[in-house]
Amino acid sequence: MPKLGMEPIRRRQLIDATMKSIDEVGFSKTTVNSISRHAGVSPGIIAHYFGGKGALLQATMLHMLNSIKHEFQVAIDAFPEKSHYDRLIAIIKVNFSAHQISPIAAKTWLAFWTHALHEESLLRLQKISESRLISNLTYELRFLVGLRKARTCAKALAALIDGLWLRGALSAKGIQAEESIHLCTTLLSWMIEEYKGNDHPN
Amino acid sequence: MPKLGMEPIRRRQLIDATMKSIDEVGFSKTTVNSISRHAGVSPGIIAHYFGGKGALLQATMLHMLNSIKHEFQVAIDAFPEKSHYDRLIAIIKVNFSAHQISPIAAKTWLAFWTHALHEESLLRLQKISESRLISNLTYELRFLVGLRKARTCAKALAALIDGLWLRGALSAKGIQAEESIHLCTTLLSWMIEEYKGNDHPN
Amino acid sequence: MPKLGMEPIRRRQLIDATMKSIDEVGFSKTTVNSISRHAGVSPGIIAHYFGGKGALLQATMLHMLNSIKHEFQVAIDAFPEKSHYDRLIAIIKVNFSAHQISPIAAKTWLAFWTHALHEESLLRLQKISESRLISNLTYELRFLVGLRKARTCAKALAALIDGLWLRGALSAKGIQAEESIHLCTTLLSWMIEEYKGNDHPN
Amino acid sequence: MPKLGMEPIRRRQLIDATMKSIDEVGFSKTTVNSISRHAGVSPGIIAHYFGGKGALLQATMLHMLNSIKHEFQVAIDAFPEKSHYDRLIAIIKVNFSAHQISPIAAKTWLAFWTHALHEESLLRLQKISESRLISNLTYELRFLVGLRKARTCAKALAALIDGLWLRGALSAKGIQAEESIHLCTTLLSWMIEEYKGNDHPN
DNA sequence: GATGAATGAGTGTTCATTCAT
DNA sequence: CATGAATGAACACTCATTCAT
Repeated sequence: MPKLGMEPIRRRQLIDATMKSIDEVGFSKTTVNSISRHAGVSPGIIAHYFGGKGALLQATMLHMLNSIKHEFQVAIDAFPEKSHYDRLIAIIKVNFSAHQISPIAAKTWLAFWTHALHEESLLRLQKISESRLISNLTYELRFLVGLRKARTCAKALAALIDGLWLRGALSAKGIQAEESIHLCTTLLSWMIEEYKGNDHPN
Repeated sequence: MPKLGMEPIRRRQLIDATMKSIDEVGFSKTTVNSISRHAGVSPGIIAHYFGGKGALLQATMLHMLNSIKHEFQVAIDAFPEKSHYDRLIAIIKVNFSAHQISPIAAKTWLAFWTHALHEESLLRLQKISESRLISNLTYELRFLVGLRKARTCAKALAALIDGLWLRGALSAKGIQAEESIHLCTTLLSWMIEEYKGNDHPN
Repeated sequence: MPKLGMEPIRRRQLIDATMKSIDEVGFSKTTVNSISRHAGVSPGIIAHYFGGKGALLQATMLHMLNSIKHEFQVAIDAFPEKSHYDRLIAIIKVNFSAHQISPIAAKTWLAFWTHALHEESLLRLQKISESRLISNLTYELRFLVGLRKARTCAKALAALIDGLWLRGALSAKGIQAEESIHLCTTLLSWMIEEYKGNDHPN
Repeated sequence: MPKLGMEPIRRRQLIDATMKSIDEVGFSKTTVNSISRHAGVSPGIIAHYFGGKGALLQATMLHMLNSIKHEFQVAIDAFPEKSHYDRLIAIIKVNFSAHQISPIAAKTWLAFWTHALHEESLLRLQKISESRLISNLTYELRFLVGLRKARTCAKALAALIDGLWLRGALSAKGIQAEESIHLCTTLLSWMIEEYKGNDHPN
């Protein structure tokens, strides 16, 4: 007798196992066996629910992208539409939230970024994530540094975020959330100081 | 007698082929066959000169580290010992020099960073590279922002450099050297403006 | 569900195939491919059930040791505890039983003996087999030639058995069971004649 | 300028190196590299003087056969033609001479015996050696146990010699020359006692 | 729905042989 | 004479995938 509604449970179980395996042994040593062992199921189940290893990896990346997308939405919606500064701080904080700076998330992100360079299917997902941070930052910065400078400032802020994130991911101490947030907010305040009143947002 | 003195030639040839292969098909699809094909030699030659694939990968990373180390040295030595600002600009520019922002270098760096997370031998090399940029920046910044703030500013500047570099590597347009250098120098000038005269360098 | 309980079947199948391959092409030309071909399965199955070629070779040697151990036990138990002479004849006959003198067994034994000299894991198994024949012979001989001479006589008898066995294995005619048994029993009777009544067994 | 008369020197050097390598790492791990390293020459030299690895192995076995053949001749010629008993003792002693029971000789003999089973060229050499011991023993035994029993006694004596030799080669203590010679001479004396005067030698 | 037995292509590595020097 | 660089086939082993149960 088939158990009903197993699909979403199994899919989630396998996605979590994929991240655990990448964290533990790395992307290139992550096999269908290492994943299924982490999930406590048989290797064959991966083909059953995803069709193959490649599709599971894609689904895992998509899951991570949706997670951070949702975190962004919650963070932004916590403030009134016009609290542009508060929203920017919130966006920065999401990038260094407990969920994002965990070693497991950091290693998996880095692995996917690297792999995406040579895998069309992952590259598309990668680009969506890349541009969302920029457009979120740009939108709010328009009201603080003006339309002309917003995009440049967004690029700098996004780069600082990713750079701190990358250096943290590679360091033994991990990502230092508080220090990272402090550096980002300092840069933000300098930008606002420099460019405020330059022009109006539209 | 056989051809003598082939060792340095072949070693360099194989290191170049390794970078080309990583650029072309990615780290995880780079095999001894793909490398030897790029080098135009037989697969067995890798074992002959390096003992194995792992040692060749290590040698390749070491070669890249030494390249950038040498570029740094040349750049810094171009200015008198006390031209701290000029030296900082030089350090920034080296990171976005033609040699470093080529797609081949960018992809190989990223691949090694990711792989280093689960490979002790690469991790050690990684840490050397990581700390050198910080210490170079910190040394010069002491004279411009004071001892107390030098390290924090160095961390921020290094993170911005790496972040711009990472985003560029992942983007289709590649790394935009001029724009990146501009953003870095802007951050640098803000730092100097903010902290100058705070304290003396020692 | 997949076919269950295949493990003991496959293991036995692969052990038999290993002996066949050693018989046919020799130890040094026995590869995972030659073994899997004899077993009618794919090469990968060896890693699946034994972890590697080395473990399969060990398992094969262990299987042969257990076979002869069992044959010894059956042969000895066929006679009352005090029929020392009959038991000695039985031990001799087991060494030249159809199962032991088959070309396949002879070649495999010789291959393992040679290989054991440079392979710790096989050497341990080798020593067990070596000493068992001596101790079996010594025990029974005590009652026929006395305690003092039992061990020396056992050594001579064991050496004669192994020597006949070795010469037979190397000769085109194979091992001549009847002639070999006759020579061994002749030696045994001379020993008894010479040393009987020398001392009591304890 | 070519050095003259290098051929016999190099051939001997490589044969010795082959035995050393078999002693050290075993037959199956003996490669042209391991041999040339022991000889202190380049791997290519093997092809130059022997044509290939196989021919060197054959030459090594032939060298060992000639060595023991020569030892036999010297040992037999030391006694007057009619000293049949002394000559038999001498034959036994040669088999356990310092030169034959060295671990290096023992391991190499065993390796060749095993390998000979699947290599026609070695098998022919093997058979010559095998039958020479038998015919030497048979010839002398005719005068002590009579024509009819000589061959059977020779087979038993040869088997005892080889068996003691084999067990010694495989044991950690090595071959015990004195004990082995004692066991062989005891068997010889029993044979003479039993069969003397049975018939005349021709 | 789920298993795990089985496959076979692909990997890194070893190694006898060849050959230009 | 002698070298050692270079080859490429053969090897043990890994692993994504398939499939009978």
